This record gives sequence, structure tokens and C-alpha cells, in this order.
Amino acid sequence: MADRLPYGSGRTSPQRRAIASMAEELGRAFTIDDLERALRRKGKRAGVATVYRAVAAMEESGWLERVGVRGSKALYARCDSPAHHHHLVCTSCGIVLATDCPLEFATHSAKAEHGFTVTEHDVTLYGVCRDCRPGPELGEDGD
Amino acid sequence: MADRLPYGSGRTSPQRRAIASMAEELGRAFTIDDLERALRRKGKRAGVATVYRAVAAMEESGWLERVGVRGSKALYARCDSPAHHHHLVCTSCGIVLATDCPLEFATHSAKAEHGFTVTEHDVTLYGVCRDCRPGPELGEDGD
DNA sequence: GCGTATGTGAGAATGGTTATCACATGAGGG
DNA sequence: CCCTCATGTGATAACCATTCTCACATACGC
Repeated sequence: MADRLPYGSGRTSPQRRAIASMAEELGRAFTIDDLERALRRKGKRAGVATVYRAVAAMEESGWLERVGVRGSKALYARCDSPAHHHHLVCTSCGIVLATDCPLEFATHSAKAEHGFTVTEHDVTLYGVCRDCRPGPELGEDGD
Repeated sequence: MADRLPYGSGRTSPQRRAIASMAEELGRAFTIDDLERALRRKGKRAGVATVYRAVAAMEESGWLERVGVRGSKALYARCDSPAHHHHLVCTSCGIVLATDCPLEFATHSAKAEHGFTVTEHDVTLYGVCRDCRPGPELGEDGD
């Protein structure tokens, strides 16, 4: 069901159309930089700020999802299923496979389901510990 | 107790001693900034670069571990167990609890084990997909 | 068509992190 | 002890992904 609109209630524009169609076309995880480069390669131009804004809007609408980082750049990917899930990002080709959420699945299930060999994973759970519930944010960061 | 040395084979220095002891003392997840601030509060001074280098060295030696981010800053925490595991980071107080690795555990187990209420989690598995094994890194980033 | 809320883009600003480089110092050997 | 020099320090500049600014352009409801 891809009838979800890339920009939700936002406006469309030639740039945004190009960006959305390129994100679709890439079919794998990409950085803002990848996206810009791909656009340029197709003769489409879009300022950096515009690409960042467009990607933020697409993420906001749920049409795109942040799927981790590559180096110091954020990684994004098209995301069809509205249901909660997680991602298998191939470090070789960048393909992104969706997989069910419950953390019960593990490395071997990734392998069984997708033939995907997990070599690294990053799992951190955020929440509130026993002593803090229900406390405020750790707001003493001052920045 | 900590028979593992904070700096592995590296040298020690007043600054590094202060930094390591402060990391120990904090007893919870901290950013470089937190660490610096805590040092300053104790009258110990250490340049930014020094703190970054010290933390990098401590991470290298396995004495410290990166346990995610807070905003745009990297989060670190003392890490005793050499065994592979994951972290429960309290967004309220920053306490870090270690938990066994296998992804089979889930939200409810965090709750059962630690009284920790998971409100968010970030799970991404990196590896090599069926079609790529055994391929090279996705090195076309060009920067 | 008009008006205006919204998108665009060049460039500056931000902010965490890393590199530079001159200087200081820990620690092993003599 | 003292020398040596590999290694650590720190002020500062550089880096770089991302965000902001602001003047201008344009989508789209009326």
C-alpha cells in the first residue's frame, strides 16, 4: 500500500517530486549525499537545504525512515509498511530489508528469513528505570 | 576489581588518571561534555582534545563503551563485563544496565529483570545480504 | 487571477569531533 | 640520576554533517 503520500499534507514541487522519485528509485539505504549525487547525475538540481528539508518531511510523513548511519552520515530508506519493524541494512549494497519487530528474533532468524548474515548489530533500549519512573527528562545537559 | 587497565598499553598522566577516575565515579552514561564538566567541577582541568583522546583510548581498551547518543552527542559508559552484551540506558538518570546479548529478550524481559520500562528502542542489524556475500564494503561514498 | 502560506537556495552559522603543532612529560636504559 | 624520545597535552583551527537565515519564487485554495 504505497498510497501514502511522500509529503503528507505538505506541498509538492518539482524538486520534491524529483527527490521522492529518486528515493523510490534508489531502492536501498542512502545518505543525503547519495541522494543529491543521484539527482545531479540525472540532471535534476536541488539545493542541500531543500534535500534535507524534503527528507525530513518524508520521514515525518512515514514515507521514509531513518535506518541508521554510515560513517557520520544518516542513512534513510523507503518504508512501505506502517507497522512497527526493524531493518537489515546490507553493508555491501545498501539494500534494506524489513523484519518484524519483536526483539525475540535474532541473528539466525535474519539468516533464515533473508539469507542475511548479521556481522554487527547495534541495540540500545531507551526508557525509564525502576527508580526514575515517572521522571522528567535528563535535562541538565544545558545545550 | 578492574584488572583491566583504562588505557591498555598507553601511558598514564594526571589528566588521564582524573578522567578515568571520573568516568568510574559517574557510574552512568555520560557525554564528553558531561565528563569535562564534572572534571571542572572538581577543579581538574583537561583540554577538550585530551578528553576526546582519553575517551577514545579507554574505548579502545574496552574499559569504556559507547552506548548510543543523547541528542547529537555520543554517550559512553564504564563497562566491566568483557562478554558481549547490550545496554539499557535510562533517559531520566542516565544509569546504564547491562543485559545479555541475544536479541530474543524483549521489552518485557527488561522490565522483569530490571524494572526497566522500555519506551523506545533502536535496533539495526548490519551484515551481508544473500546476494552480496562475500562482498567488499560499500565504498563508493567518495568523501 | 490573487494572496499568502509554503518551498527554494546560496551562503552563513552551528556544534560535535578531529587534526595541527609547539611544548611538556612519563618511563625505560645507561 | 639523567637522557632520550615516544607519547600525552592543550589552544586553536579545521572539518563536516546538518540547520538556520532571508530574500525570492511558487503551489493552490478562494
